[in-house]
Amino acid sequence: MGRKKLKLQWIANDSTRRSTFKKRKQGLMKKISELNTLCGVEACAIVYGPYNPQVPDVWPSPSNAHRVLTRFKSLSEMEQSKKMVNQEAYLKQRMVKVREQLKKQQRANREEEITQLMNRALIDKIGRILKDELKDLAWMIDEKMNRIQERIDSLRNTTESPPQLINGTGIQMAVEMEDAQRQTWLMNQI
Amino acid sequence: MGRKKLKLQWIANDSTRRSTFKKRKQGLMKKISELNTLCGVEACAIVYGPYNPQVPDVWPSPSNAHRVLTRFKSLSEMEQSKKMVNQEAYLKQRMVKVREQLKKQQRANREEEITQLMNRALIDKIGRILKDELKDLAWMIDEKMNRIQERIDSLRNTTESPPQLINGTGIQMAVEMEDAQRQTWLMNQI
DNA sequence: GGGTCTATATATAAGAT
DNA sequence: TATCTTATATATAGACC
Repeated sequence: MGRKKLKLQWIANDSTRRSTFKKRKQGLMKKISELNTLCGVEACAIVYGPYNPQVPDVWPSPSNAHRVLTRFKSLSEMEQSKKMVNQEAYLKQRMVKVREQLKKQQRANREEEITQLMNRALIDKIGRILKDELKDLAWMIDEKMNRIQERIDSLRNTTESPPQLINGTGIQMAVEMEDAQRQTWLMNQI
Repeated sequence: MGRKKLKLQWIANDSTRRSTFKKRKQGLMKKISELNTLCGVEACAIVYGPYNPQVPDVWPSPSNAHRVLTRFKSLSEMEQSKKMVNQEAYLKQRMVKVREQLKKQQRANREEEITQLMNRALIDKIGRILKDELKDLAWMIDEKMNRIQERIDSLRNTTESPPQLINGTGIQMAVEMEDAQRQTWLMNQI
């Protein structure tokens, strides 16, 4: 189960074999754990690794495995084992519960985090956008004002009616825009 | 791994549990076989089924397993404890991993959510903010207009007919949006 | 119950970092 | 080398017989 189909034979490459061993051992232990939890069954696995051939990896636990082993040799002490299994199952179930609780908690936290992060990011972004946009607006206003000023100045020297001023400016656009329009415009700005 | 995600807990339904047990035991044995083949490692699994609690299923073979188990037993408890995977530690480790994975997942989700929420909230908020800002702008414009008005007034004292000024401009529109009365007044004044 | 058949969930081989 | 990521191969839950 991987990028390629692996031939079922001894893996010659050392590092590859090590890696595969590690991964598969972990998967195996998980499987045993699951079998134990799902079916309430006693089980153990003993694996002699390539590193230290004298000390095997064992699951579920040394004593547990030892017990299973003993039982394998002399079929007895059924009741005690059953109790132990129940204990284990109980422990695992508790873990599951804790895990679920954690999930819930984190989900709640996440909402909070989202809000906070959003507020911050939002403010930053708005700050920048407004700064730029208002800068432009201010500039435009100044421009318009200057032109108006010029007109006023020229008025001093003549009695003729001044022509219409200032049409289709950015300010006009910004101010005239409907909310929906502005939002669309903002979207492009962002 | 099936049609639905199975919760990691004791399967209450009897037939379902039996079925699952059977399938999983088979899979487990296969896994051990593969580990043995691929990594040239000695390993065995012992599973006490729910049917005959006295006779466990064993792999590779009872005798083979017996050898492995005997070897296991010969080790001192101290040595075993060192390398063995104790159940609690294993579960804790898994918890941590699950937690981390969860975090990762949530981080990814959050980014997505943030993006989506931000796009919407950002636009809304900016819309509102910009609206406020424009209100301020209008005020500033108004101020400037007042100053201009003063000049125009003084100009009117020295000329016959005050010329029309600033008609249909963006600035006017801006002011208009804020206060229609002011516009009328301004028009009249000018 | 015990086999057979998919749609999905998982495990994991290679590759990327 | 260890770890993380991704594309695939496997395992298996639920449905059906």
